[in-house]
Amino acid sequence: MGTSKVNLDKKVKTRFAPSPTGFLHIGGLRTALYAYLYAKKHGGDFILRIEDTDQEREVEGAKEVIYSTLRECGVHYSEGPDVGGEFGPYIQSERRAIYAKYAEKLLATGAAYRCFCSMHNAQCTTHNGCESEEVDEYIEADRLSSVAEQSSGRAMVAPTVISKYNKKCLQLSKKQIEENIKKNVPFCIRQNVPTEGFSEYEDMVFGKITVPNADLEDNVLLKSDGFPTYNFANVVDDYLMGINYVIRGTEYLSSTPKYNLLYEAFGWEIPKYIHLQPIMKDAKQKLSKRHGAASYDDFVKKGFLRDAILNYIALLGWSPKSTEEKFDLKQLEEKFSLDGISRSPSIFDENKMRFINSLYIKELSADEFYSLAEPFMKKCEWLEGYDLKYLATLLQGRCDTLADVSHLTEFLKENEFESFELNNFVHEKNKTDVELAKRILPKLIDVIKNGFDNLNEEFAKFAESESLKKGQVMWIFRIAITGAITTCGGAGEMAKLLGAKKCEYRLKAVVKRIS
RNA sequence: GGCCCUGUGGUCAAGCGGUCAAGACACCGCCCUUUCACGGCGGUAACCCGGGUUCGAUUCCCGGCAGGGUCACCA
Repeated sequence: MGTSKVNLDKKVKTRFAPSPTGFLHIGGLRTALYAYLYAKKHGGDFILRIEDTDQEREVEGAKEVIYSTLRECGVHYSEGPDVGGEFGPYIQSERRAIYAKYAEKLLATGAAYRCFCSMHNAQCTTHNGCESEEVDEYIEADRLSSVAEQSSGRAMVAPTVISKYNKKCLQLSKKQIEENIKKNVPFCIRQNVPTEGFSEYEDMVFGKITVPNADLEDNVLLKSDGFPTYNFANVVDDYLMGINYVIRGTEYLSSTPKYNLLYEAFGWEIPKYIHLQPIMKDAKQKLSKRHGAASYDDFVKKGFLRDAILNYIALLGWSPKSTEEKFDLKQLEEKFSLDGISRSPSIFDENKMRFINSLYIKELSADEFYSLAEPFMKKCEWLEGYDLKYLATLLQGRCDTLADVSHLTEFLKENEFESFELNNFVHEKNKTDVELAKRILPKLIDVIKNGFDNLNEEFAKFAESESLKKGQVMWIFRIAITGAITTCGGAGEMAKLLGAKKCEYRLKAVVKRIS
């Protein structure tokens, strides 16, 4: 939809700013990818910043996962915590002094103010200025909605009370403020937002967004522990780091006017915005770890290839507006364009990703496939003793994911063979049945004694002598040595895979079983 | 509930006032075939509903409905 054009005066600079709360979600990776692609497309820069201002949510090792995943995916950032850059540090917890300094500026102009209200008590009894007789309804309401959110786990119960901080501490006199500070009353710093009128801005994918100021709250900018909130840190950092195109999730679509107010208060140029709808599990729920695979690593573990994952998620919520759909990173860098971005959430379709993945698997060299598939084959204990390298050549064209090597070879389990259905010999179109098996199997034992090298011809000859079609012989034979209707290769391939000894043994076992 | 956003087949999605409404996945059928798969060919399947505007609406406007987001000292 983008009515705004790319500002060619300035080099495009985008960022990915995740909080290190666990593994890299596929949706986060997509956001990073789009931000990267947009920068590349316009010859700009893409950087990484870690937003770890919530000490409690931090998960150890999460930062490293972000670095390594981005690196592995080829989504390279020119500035970031682990690569440095002239606007660092790139980890917000290391930038606290910076936020404090900018908060002071806001305090000085009245764009922000100190709030001494307790965050836990309904009544503000710890200090003067807030000890009015009326209960602080804001806190009451806030707690109500918090509780609802936690207990329901899912869709939050609709708040019945309008909860919004009432700007009480804005009324404090200079003297009261000084006294509170002297008494060491903890305080946070809140943004002072207008209560009337409308704020609007132009999003490059959604177009004009208009929000009534009355719906905007005086959000906390600096917490009482000195850490900034997202609302503040994001603005300060984006400005300081020169970000002029902000690409992020739609959860910020309606709070963006507040950030713009901050930019204005500082006299900074407001960046362009590109908001992205989330990736869904179904129409009602976002894709999340709760429902199974949701992170990049999860999908790698499930046997998806990096390029396929990237290719698929690039297409989830973005269209090249053509019928092509197989793109590598380089091609995406060229094709990516904002007008292909969807304005509605898209549901993750593992089927489609499997298909894309199969495309990438097929174009691997045999060696590449083998080295990728080997770990998955090693996990299947029933494959022990088989020539995995040979097996891999049979499997490559039949796998959607690397993990498919498991169910595609399950027929090789010994106990599967021992109890297979004799009815498997029946193939109506081929006109084969158990009787035929009974008739030719004993002779087949002799045929294979000549070796497997030209099994095909041997069987052809045999078929002729029995006035049968080659297909009939092959079917009977393959069933007899594998027991399975579905195998990962034809009769000759299966014979080679199993080896002479096993074939003979199995053939004899079957003959014994049906005679 | 308030506010913001969105609404084309089961899914991803083209479309941007006049189309027999692309394409892909999945599904079904046929062909090929030494099974399965691959490949080839074909098929089923969609414009949320109701009002406008217009000679004409999937495309524009309004309302309804549905879905998403948001309403934290989380990001």
